[in-house]
Amino acid sequence: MQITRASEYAMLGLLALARRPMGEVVMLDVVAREEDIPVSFLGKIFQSLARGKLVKSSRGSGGGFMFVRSPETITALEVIEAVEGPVSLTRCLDEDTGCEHAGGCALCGLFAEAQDRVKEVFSSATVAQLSGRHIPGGMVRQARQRERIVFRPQRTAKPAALTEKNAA
Amino acid sequence: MQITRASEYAMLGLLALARRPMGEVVMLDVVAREEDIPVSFLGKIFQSLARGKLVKSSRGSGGGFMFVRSPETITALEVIEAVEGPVSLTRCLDEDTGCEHAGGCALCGLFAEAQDRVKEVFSSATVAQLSGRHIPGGMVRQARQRERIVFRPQRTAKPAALTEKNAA
DNA sequence: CCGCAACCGGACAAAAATAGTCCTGTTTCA
DNA sequence: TGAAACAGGACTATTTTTGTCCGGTTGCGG
Repeated sequence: MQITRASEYAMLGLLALARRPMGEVVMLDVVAREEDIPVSFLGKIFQSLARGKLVKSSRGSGGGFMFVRSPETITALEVIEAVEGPVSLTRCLDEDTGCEHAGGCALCGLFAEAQDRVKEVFSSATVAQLSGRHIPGGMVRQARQRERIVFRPQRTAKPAALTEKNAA
Repeated sequence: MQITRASEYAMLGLLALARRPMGEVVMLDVVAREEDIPVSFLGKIFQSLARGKLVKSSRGSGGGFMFVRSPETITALEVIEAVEGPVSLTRCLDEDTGCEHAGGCALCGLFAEAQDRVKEVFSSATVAQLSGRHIPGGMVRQARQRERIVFRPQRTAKPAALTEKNAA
């Protein structure tokens, strides 16, 4: 079960789509800018998502990507598996090779259990849910530039005063 | 949370140790042969385990490795972390870098939850428990050579005859 | 006190996976 | 027809994994 940048970008990209009204077509480079992802890499990733029938693409001017299904029905697990293929926490659990110490490998059972738990977690979260709680990185960066938000105020000598101020 | 061969070998090595009476000193190359692991690689791995105070080494002739603590008190999580360092399922959860989309990244929470589940599983299994259920790969291989066990008899045209012969 | 047995630890290296880039299509709209 | 946008394969750079090698160092035994 490897969670690479590709999976992460896939999720972020879909969150960007989900922030928009259902059915809206969004161009790759808009999503890429919004989430601060290299556009050519995101292109590859969305190809996988399209092959996985999570989104569909339209070409030509006015083209882009949109959801095939409602983001409420798309789980994080589906997204990850669309991008990474059938995932396994270890080689032991790989569908093709299987466990090499087969016969009586106690580790496989343990790994399998761990993997099941991970899958449980990822299949219980939908794109729509996550989208609700997400503030895209691009927006944060822009806000930081505009407003000069002070991050980590506790690093200063008198944090109490600052937090008081913030609370007020 | 990356589970590489190194972690796998570490576990297998400790299972080999745990099969012996507590306090017995075992040489690297014995363990390596028993579990079919490259001895020089296993050497590196056991160095990590020694640094992590899970085993201790003695040098010179008659030297080798032994447990510092009882294998009943050593969890799989400890073994993995001794070998891989403080592990994180994704870069998001990495202690140094942290989440780059910080501010309002919904993914971090999800990933953190998954990671916690994995840690739960791995910290609930001890080396001693696993050792009880484990048949080392080396032994299986030797048995295969000695007895000519037929694997996957269903691939042949008349498997019944063959299996009958073996059963008799 | 000498020498060998066994681990120590750093440097090195090959192979695989990751994280992209780039370029040539192909489709579609205006 | 031409520009806009994705498709997809080839290519590349970096990092991680999976080891190997070799000169120490330590300690037991003779």
